Amino acid sequence: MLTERQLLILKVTVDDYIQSAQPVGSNQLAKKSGLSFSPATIRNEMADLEGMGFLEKTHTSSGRVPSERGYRYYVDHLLTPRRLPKGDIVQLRSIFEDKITETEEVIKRSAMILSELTNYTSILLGPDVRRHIVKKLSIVPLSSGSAVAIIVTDTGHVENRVFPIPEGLDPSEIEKMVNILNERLVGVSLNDLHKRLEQETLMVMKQHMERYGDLFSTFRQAVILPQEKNVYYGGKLNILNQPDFHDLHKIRSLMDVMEETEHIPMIIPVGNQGLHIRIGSENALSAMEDCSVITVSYDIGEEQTGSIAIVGPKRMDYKRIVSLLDTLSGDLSKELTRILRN
Amino acid sequence: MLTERQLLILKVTVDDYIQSAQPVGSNQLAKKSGLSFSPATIRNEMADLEGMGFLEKTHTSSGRVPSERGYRYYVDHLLTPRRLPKGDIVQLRSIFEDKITETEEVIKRSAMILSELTNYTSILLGPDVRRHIVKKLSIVPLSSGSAVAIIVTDTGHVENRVFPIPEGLDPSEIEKMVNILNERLVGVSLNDLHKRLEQETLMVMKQHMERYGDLFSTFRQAVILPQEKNVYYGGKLNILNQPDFHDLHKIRSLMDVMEETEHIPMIIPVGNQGLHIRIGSENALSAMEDCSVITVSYDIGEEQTGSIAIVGPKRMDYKRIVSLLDTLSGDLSKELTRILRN
DNA sequence: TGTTAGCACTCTTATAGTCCGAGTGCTAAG
DNA sequence: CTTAGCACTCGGACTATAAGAGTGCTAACA
Repeated sequence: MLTERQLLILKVTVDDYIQSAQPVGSNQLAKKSGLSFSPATIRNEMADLEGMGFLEKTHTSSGRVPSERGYRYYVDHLLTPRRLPKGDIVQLRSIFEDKITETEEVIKRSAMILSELTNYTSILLGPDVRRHIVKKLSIVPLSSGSAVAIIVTDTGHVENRVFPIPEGLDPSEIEKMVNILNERLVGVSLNDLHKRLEQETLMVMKQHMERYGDLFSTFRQAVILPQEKNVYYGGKLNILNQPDFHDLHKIRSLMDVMEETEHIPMIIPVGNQGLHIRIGSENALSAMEDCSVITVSYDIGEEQTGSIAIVGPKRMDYKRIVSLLDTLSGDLSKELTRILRN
Repeated sequence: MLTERQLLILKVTVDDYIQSAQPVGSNQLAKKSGLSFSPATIRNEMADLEGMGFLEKTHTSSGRVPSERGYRYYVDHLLTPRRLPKGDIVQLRSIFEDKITETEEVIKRSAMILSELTNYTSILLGPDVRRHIVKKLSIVPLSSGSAVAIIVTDTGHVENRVFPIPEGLDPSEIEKMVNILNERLVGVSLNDLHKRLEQETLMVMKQHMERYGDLFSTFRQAVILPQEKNVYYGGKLNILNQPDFHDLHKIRSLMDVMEETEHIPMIIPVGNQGLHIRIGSENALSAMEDCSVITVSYDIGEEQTGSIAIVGPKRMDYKRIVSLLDTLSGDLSKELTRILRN
């Protein structure tokens, strides 16, 4: 229902606004972009586009600014993914240039590079730790009353927690218990670990090995996963560079929301495969109503996935970010899967 | 050389400005604080104080604002440490209310509570990890080509790192090596670990145990301490609440500087015992020239120390912060020493 | 001699008025 | 259907003015 020319003008308008952050007027547009219509024509079309809700005016006689609907249409129909410039590719590849063997390290670097490349804030979610598989459990006594519990998973992730142990327990007893734990719990996912520990405790208790039972249950308490938050940020402060944000209050609440890992699932819908764009009020959190968020998932082996999110102003460089995320998501998947398999 | 009355007026002026963030004038001051002099007298004294460099005017006919020298004098001579209000004490104590067994956890909580209590940013330095003593080393193979190295220290701190291992190494070989490592390196400080490992590698090589030598040296590379940064922040965003900071650029560079662990030694002079106050340009970093930083050290056992820093505007509530830090430093020392000793 | 009232002066802040430029919508001509 | 022309609107920059808070100085007072 939009004419060819309207599409063109919408696209050019959005592009221009994304680039300049200034409301775009008909004259300006006629000159800058090589459009072959007169300003008057453009004016008419813009009025129509405004009527349809794709553009807005900031005041009666101002130039036009894309509405959320405008951005949405732009993103859905007008986005011609561009080839990444060489420089960008080089930088992205630099993430992997030192052969890093740790998943977390790679993700951290990705977050950093991504924020540098975009000047927006990046949020990366690593693989869900709860699905990691226990590779080895151990307990290292620290003193007569405490020990540290260590869980190593198949990905090389290490969880550790100090916990109290009954006074006067012999080291050899602990060793025995660790053996039991390993015998029975290696291969279990962290998610199931707690449940399984409960079963094992009961089992042990039934066999009248009370002392172990105690140890089992304090150990169990220690390994309740502290809501593992493997979230990595890049460029948290980049919001401060965006001319779109000047209200310190809004900035504050936006930063607050992002910092709080509790809110992450609202920012990055979990389980969503592929690339998604949320514009302004499409975001679940009201603190982000002036932002756009682009998310994409990536794979780690066959089973696990992570997510990448870029948070920026609605006036975000969608084209560039989409290309960037597409590429990075692919690269990350490849690299992390390689690391996992070795 | 300052008269009694000048001292009083200086103190009241600084107090008032700290509280109101507004330049304070003679009339205002005469009314609000129960001073028994007329505004004219106060005016004269203020003029003198300005002459001596303790006060400043923001413009020719404005009220007075403390100069850095004024703050310095106030802090050095006019600070009458106040008893903490009950509410504050209750909140401080809440740090320790659940019996937490982990040093890091306690410090984290302290950072949080402290920033809530002050509305400034808190930076806490934990004990220097490099002085921790190795309690146990272990290596857990993840796949044919990689393993994770784990170092547990006497404080329950766990360092871990994934590193590549020579293909086709038998698990039992690894076990042997771990035994050697533990035999020789338990009791060494993390700081010395690297050096010692080098010696051991040579030793092993000399005995023609080449395979181990390889493993030793990759292991050694893995445990190069990644500049251990046990720094904990509270209220990083609190700067945004301070009316003193409005320039987004300055805010940005301030936050940048604080975030960068590299700069921490410039913010918190290491090795300094006791409480220190740095006002404005007394700070080493130019990004902090509008801030005051109050630091205090605390003990962890007999050997180790940590630091607490509060970063706020020069117009900081020195009295309150000093009391708060005094108390917290004492409490932390007691509690952490207890945890360490068990 | 130290203190204070009085007063002229200064400077900031808020408000209102003016002007310019960029932009629009509409009409009429091409 | 397109475009030139034109009247109109509005924000931003600039100026002027008034009010308010504060100062410094002088002179009177205790």
